[in-house]
Amino acid sequence: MTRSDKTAFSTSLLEWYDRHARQLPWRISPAASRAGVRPDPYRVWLSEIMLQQTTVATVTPRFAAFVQRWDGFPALAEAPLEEVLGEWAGLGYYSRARNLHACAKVVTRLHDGQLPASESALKDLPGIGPYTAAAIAAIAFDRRAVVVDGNVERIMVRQAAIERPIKEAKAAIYALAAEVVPDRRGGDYAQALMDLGATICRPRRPDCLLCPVRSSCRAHALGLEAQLPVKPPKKKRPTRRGIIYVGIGPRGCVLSETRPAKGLFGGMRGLPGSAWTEEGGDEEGAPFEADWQCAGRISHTLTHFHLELDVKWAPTEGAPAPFFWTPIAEHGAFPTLFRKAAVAALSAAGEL
DNA sequence: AAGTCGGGGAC
DNA sequence: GTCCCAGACTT
Repeated sequence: MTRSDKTAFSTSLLEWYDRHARQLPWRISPAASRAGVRPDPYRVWLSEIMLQQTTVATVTPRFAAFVQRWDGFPALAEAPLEEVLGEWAGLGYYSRARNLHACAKVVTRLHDGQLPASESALKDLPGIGPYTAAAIAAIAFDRRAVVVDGNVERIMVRQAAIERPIKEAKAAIYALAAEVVPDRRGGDYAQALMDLGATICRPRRPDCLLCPVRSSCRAHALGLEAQLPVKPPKKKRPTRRGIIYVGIGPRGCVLSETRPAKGLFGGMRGLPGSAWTEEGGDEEGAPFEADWQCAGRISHTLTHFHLELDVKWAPTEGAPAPFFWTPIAEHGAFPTLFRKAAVAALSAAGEL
């Protein structure tokens, strides 16, 4: 990119954003931003954590429910972790919720309830890494920041027609992103990049005809926009198998447990069962001796493996420690995998 | 540098 | 079915 291209990039992008900005619940309009208004840092922070590896469509309703329940750092800091995890259930990557709660406590206790505005102070908070620190500094506090997420990587790779895999070109991508950041309107610029990546410079079928920065785009000039970024070879997921046991009590209550605080589904409500292994066939893990009946099999795909779990159920009288009852009305507190298993068991038992 | 850590929407 | 998303954290 030439020197004039660098200026033109941010100028064109900001002009486009002024006309086409998406309206999102955690955003203020570009007009308000230009008038000096800033969004609520709590909402910016919450949205950024929720949006980590999660789509806007998924986040939008969950964001609304969350801020309705806890409207600021002090309220969230006072909430029991268990309730925060329950509100997060179904969103995945549950360490985000644990770190979210820890972060709210730190902000309330050590920062007087105010989110710090500097990128370095933000990055020291739980759950806030390089991207999120830059994004919050820019969006909530209008700082100049080099915001690099998946969208920005894709945009920069196409602008410069970088033909190496993203993983190998991180430094060059960051350098280019840093070169084109404007000195003003840090928040609008960061969000403009997100909108461009989501609606124009999409992973598949980029809409170059509508792109405000196509004149500086090398990939478009070379007709390579659909081939870039080059994808790394995909590795296949192994399948692990196991058994989930659903004890069914009065009124369709299911026998539940709290999972270990860290690791897969850490701290979340779950259902007892065998270990999940590639061999499978392990009959251990039942919460008690009973004539367990088959309720079918559920499939669930996680990041690193695919699960095939046999669901078994049995009528259950009491809840032996450390187990406890989860009524149907609280199925929303289960991660999706366990909610699937509970539904399968209750269906087989005629409780649904 | 490589693994761990979920789920769903879009195709 | 595949892709990939406003990544962080651990080893």
